[in-house]
Amino acid sequence: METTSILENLNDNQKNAVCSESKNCLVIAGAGSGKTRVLIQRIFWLISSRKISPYSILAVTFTNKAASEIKKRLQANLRIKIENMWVGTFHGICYRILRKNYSKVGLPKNFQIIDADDQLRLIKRIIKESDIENDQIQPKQYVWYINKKKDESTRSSEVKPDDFVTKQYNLVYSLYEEYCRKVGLVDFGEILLKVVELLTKDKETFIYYKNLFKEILIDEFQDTNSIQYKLVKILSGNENSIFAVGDDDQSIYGWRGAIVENIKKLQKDLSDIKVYRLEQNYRSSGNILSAANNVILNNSSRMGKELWTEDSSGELIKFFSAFNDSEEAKFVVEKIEDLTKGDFKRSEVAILYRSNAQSRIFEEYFISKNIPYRIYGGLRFFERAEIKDVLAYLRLAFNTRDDNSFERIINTPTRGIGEKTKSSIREYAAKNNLPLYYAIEEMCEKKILTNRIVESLYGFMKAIEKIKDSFKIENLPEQILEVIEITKIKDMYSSDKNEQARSKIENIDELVTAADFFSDENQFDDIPIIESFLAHASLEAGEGQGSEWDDCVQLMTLHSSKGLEFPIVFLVGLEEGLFPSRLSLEEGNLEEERRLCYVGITRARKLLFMTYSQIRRQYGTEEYQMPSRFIGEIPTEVIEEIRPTKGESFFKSNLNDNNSILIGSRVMHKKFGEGTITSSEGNDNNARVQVSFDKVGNKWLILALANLEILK
DNA sequence: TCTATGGTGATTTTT
DNA sequence: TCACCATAGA
Repeated sequence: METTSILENLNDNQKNAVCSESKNCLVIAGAGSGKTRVLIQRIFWLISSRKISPYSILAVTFTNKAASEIKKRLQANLRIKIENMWVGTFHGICYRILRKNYSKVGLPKNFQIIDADDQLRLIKRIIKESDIENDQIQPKQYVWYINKKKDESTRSSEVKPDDFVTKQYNLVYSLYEEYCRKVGLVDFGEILLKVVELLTKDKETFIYYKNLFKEILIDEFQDTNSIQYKLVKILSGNENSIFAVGDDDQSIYGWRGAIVENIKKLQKDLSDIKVYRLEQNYRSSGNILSAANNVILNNSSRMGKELWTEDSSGELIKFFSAFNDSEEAKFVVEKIEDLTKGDFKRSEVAILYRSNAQSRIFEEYFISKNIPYRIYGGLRFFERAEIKDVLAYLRLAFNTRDDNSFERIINTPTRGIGEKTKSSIREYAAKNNLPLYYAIEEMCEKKILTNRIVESLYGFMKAIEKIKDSFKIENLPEQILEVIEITKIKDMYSSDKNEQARSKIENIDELVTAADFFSDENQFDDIPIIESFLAHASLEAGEGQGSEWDDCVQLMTLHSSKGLEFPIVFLVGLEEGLFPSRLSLEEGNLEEERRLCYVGITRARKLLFMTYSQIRRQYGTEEYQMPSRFIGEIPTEVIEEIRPTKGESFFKSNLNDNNSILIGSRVMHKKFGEGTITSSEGNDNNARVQVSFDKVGNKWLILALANLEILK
């Protein structure tokens, strides 16, 4: 590839970053400024101009989607085997390293990855079996504790608990650790932690990887947590180059351990690092950018950056104040109906909300109007119970010590093994220090169980043995088909005639197709394909739902909208307590909520609608909602109110007798503190006042949104 | 083993 | 309100 073609269509700042001669680079890239493009072009540039081997480049992303996007674009331009390049998620890359080095970190060859759901089940079992009774701590909290510790690369043995509760948490952590080690299970956090330990303890391995990865590129750097940062630092070995791309204003996963400060830390930790800023936006029109810029301006901890565009200012942002949530949904759906009758496809429209519960009411209206829609989120393919059941059979056959899988399927489909039998198996297993599967083998031989149960257990064991035989089948889809037959899992649902059961059967059939797809792209030649398929199932849970290709209106949370863009965006439920969410406010996370708002606004290309509902039904009761402070942070010049056909204007109805507001009045604002009104302009829905605040100086505020308190 | 009942609690979720 | 759980009874 020619250097000139690499630089084609890049602006000066993008070019400078792509061809930077600096050893380390940090690219602060605003929303829609072409950051992924820069990362990919950088890879091309490294290969063509700097003659770096493609296999010496490590490119890390957070999602499988981003990783496959990069791979796809690389494949289109490079005539090499992309599968052998090191492009993937943190977890995917680390899994690949572990596959090669499992024995060095004490893992068995057939170690298995467990997902979040497996992890929770396992914790629940451990709590039950070890008689740790504590109603105050829920299983999920233990999971949270363990994952947090692993993200900080701390083992249970390294924690010195000084209070009872921490002691309890850490006890469960140590039991969990012990169990996973014994059985050969790794959770998501463990995959990274094991690699960090491997690289810090085994010098030879460290040197191997340090010499391998000459160039390390990381996407979405603002989302790295402590262990991921550590990993990058270790792999760089203070020798290799780091090229990090990120946007501090789009850090929305702080609650999950992501540390925005890692961006600043990187600048401090690396001596030779050059910072590039990408501020030209190629996505949204001027008014939308103005709204985004002004909202994010209210955050104090920022690296500073202002988006601009060569595009025109475009349409004003449409604001609609609904009487209640049902009117809000009706407005949005009818508007979409109008827009899609015109120039827009349904798939070009997205509804973004803060919490999943908000989707319901929109669904109702879409259904009644017969408009196809698609909700993102929810269970993904490999997370579905029926799929996990089939996989649990495979896992158990693969590793008969896997009690977690055993528990999952011992009575699925039902074979008369109830809670009582299960607990006697557990008891026997514990007493003889055996995995559950070996326990039932012994128990059947020793005739401790009733004939009926022995018979049923034999049936189960026979199925597992048959699955073991099926491993000889070389063709993966055929093998999966065979396993589905053996388990008789479809019979469970075939008697049921309802929609749910039918879709479960469809999903199980779909698993064969998934296996078929997978056999084409398997990257590990040294292990049985079935094994890498199981890893794939855990690491890459698959897309949410089918029918992706249909022309549907897109519904999703603000979080899942990150990285996407739509010509038309509806940002709904702009209410205090909902967005920004009450819980976040209580935890002092207003700035992250504001970044979420920034993410939401910058998803829109041409048209942005924002809605607010005065009354919202929540938890069964109707509640009066205050408009979100974020609305007030958008300059009035770029907003246009859409008024319902009937009823009063939002701005007017909220202007409670403003006669009392006169120039010279002393007022109190939640954020800016006390001040004096110095002038006013406009009226009704546009009334604005200028306030001279004692601490922050002059500000223009929309009267209706500012919530000013008049002081006597 | 299945189903009915009551109590509880309620964001966001890349892997 | 509604989904999720644990427990009780059929």
